[in-house]
Amino acid sequence: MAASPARRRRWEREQARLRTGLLEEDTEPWQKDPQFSGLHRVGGVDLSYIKGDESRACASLVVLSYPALEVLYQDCRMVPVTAPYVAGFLAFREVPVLVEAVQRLQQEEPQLQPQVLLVDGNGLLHPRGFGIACHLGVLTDLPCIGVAKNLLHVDGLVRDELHREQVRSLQRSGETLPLTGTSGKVLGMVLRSCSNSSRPLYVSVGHRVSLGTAVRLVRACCRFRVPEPIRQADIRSREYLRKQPCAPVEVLEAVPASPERWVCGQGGSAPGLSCSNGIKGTGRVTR
DNA sequence: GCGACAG
DNA sequence: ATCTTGTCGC
Repeated sequence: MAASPARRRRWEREQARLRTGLLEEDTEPWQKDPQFSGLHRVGGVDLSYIKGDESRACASLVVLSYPALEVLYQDCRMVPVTAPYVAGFLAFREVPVLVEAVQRLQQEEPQLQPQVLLVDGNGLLHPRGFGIACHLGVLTDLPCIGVAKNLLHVDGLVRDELHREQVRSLQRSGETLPLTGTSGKVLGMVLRSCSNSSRPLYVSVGHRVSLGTAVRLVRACCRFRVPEPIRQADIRSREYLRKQPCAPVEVLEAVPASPERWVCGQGGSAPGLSCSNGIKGTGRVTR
């Protein structure tokens, strides 16, 4: 894709502002949101892929402390990939191995269970209102938040010039913009997560978290543009691939999938997190 | 009709 | 997601 003159100008302007020190690290107490006083562990997941390899990937699950954002747990391993990537069907490609990772954590270090999970991709901001963050949330019964770095075109939302202009209007970190589809529903929020990057994040409800809480929590986890849990998971999986590109796929120990795991609503929401999302399809599942 | 469209 | 070089700045 050829860089448009306009985009290049914006980039140069951003660089210039960086050089002159107009954009500085956030100094605001982004981790001190009183709403999250009961929050101690935030999880993040990510998969890294190898260029010409459609059958393997490196999956990682990390758990960070809050508000210190230090890595308490990490699980990084080669996993088999069965489905291709198709926009709108990401969950079918990544969720299976992520569920197994969460189950391993629950088995081996239950005390490190995250109170909320940040997922690469969308939740409600999805053609069928059920993106990977919803999918993973329901299967693990963990509160999940969808964090995408690009806009998925859905319900009339497109990354056209108008959208780019709206994104440009987000000047300071923490500023948001609702993503309202043609249907009139607010499907997510555009979030400028840090002052150093003009590229936003697309936050949406995954499971058992309200949109407002999701946005504040994501921002509370941002040292850089990508929230630390996802960033740490990303760093670990690509570093693993860099060092051991030929690592064999691990034989996955079949954790018995007891139906109880799929029955949600037995635990409350994470301490300090409001859990009302009022969204059909991602609420509690009662068999 | 064709193409855009999370990772 | 991945492929890539240098460049600028703290």
